[in-house]
Amino acid sequence: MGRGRVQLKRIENKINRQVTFSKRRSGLLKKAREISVLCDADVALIVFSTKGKLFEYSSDSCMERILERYERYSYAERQLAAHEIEQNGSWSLEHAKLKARIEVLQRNQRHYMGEDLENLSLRELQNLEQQLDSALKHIRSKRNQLMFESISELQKKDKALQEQNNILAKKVKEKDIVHLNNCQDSSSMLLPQPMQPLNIRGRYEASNGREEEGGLNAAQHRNSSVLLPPWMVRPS
Amino acid sequence: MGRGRVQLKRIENKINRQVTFSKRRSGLLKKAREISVLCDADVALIVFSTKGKLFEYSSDSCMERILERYERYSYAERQLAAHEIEQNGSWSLEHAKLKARIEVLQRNQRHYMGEDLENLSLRELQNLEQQLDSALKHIRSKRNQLMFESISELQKKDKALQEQNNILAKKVKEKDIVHLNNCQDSSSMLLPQPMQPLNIRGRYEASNGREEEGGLNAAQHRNSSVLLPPWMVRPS
DNA sequence: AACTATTTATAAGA
DNA sequence: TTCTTATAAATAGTT
Repeated sequence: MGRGRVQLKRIENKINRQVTFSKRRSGLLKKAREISVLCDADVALIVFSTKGKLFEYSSDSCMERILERYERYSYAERQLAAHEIEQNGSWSLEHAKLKARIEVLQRNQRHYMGEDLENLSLRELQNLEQQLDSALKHIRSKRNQLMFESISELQKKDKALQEQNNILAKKVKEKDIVHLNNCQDSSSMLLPQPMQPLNIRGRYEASNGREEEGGLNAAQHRNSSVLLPPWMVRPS
Repeated sequence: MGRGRVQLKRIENKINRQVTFSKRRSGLLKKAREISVLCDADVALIVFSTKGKLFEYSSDSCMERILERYERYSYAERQLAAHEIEQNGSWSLEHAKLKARIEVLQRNQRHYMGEDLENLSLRELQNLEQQLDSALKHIRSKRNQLMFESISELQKKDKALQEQNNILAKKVKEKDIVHLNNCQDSSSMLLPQPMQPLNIRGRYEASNGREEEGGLNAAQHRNSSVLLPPWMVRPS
């Protein structure tokens, strides 16, 4: 805009440069003011001349307010970033800890399953054996307890059913006598229905075929509803 | 500059205002750039749109304060922050997974140690028992293997020592005869030193007192260096 | 986003 | 610096 094209490069003529600076500076300030007013924008413009003289414009009454706005922004940003980095740090630390923990637990688990024993010392093997032996005792005791309770409940149920049966049988007999007195035919007399066994506590499921040590075998099963088998000791 | 005069007042039409903002903003930035290049000035320009979006221009390093603050608000910063937040998200997810994993492993471990059995079903107890029983078999087999190897090495050593002893004894006897021929005194004759037993493979440590099932008891220990005890079977 | 009539900015000259 | 003026550039309104 003017009487010739301008190349976008530093004006070497000092006078020219200074004049141009003066003109353009005012133009720039004017435009800054215009956009801020027309478009409701917040503008901060700072210009230093070559010699270091300051010119500035800020849409809001003072430059400080805009700068503070930025300061808030940037401070918050920095705080946020720092906090996140810190958090990441501690997280990655805890992360590593958790992973290490999982490693140990998995190793232990393999040992408890009798795997990965190659690198254990004799002492460690003995400790592991002792641990598992003790655990097995607890587990068998617990299983016996469950079975005992199951059997106990079955016996109770059985007893109740037998009593009921007796009562019913008695009643039928009485009715029968009455019936006999009323008609000649006794073949239609009612008998009590067989009763379904209870699945006690919902836990006693079919065995998976491993009963040689603490479980009930078939023979034991057959009379378990009447008497406790000799191996069955109530856990303390 | 355009098809009509502009009054220096806020443009009420929202669309117009936004379009004008866009146009003038680029013009302003261009002019800021131009003056900084042509006139060798340091310029910092900051523009906030009505909505709070930031646009900025700065010629190089001067006016550090504004530049630094704005650089923090740069697009790269925001991208970085967003990325970090995203990462935190996925981390916390994985974190939760790890924790859940640890929970499961710990529960399993307690079960393997015969603890916390209250909520297991009979079926679960049976599976656990089977698992531990099988593990115990492996462990005992491994322990026997280690002991067998230990004993075997001891026997080998023992044999070697006995042979050496025999040889030495023979030599002493020969020397003794020569010596007898040379002088009358034979009480200073040299005997071989007793040899230290080897701690084979560095693993066979003192037992901790639990040896009733697969371990070596004291009596077994006493003759284990000569014969394999009857319970010791080489694992397949 | 492109066009264009117009206004505005400004380079050169005084 | 400021004013003038020719002309380049910016842009408001339009498509």
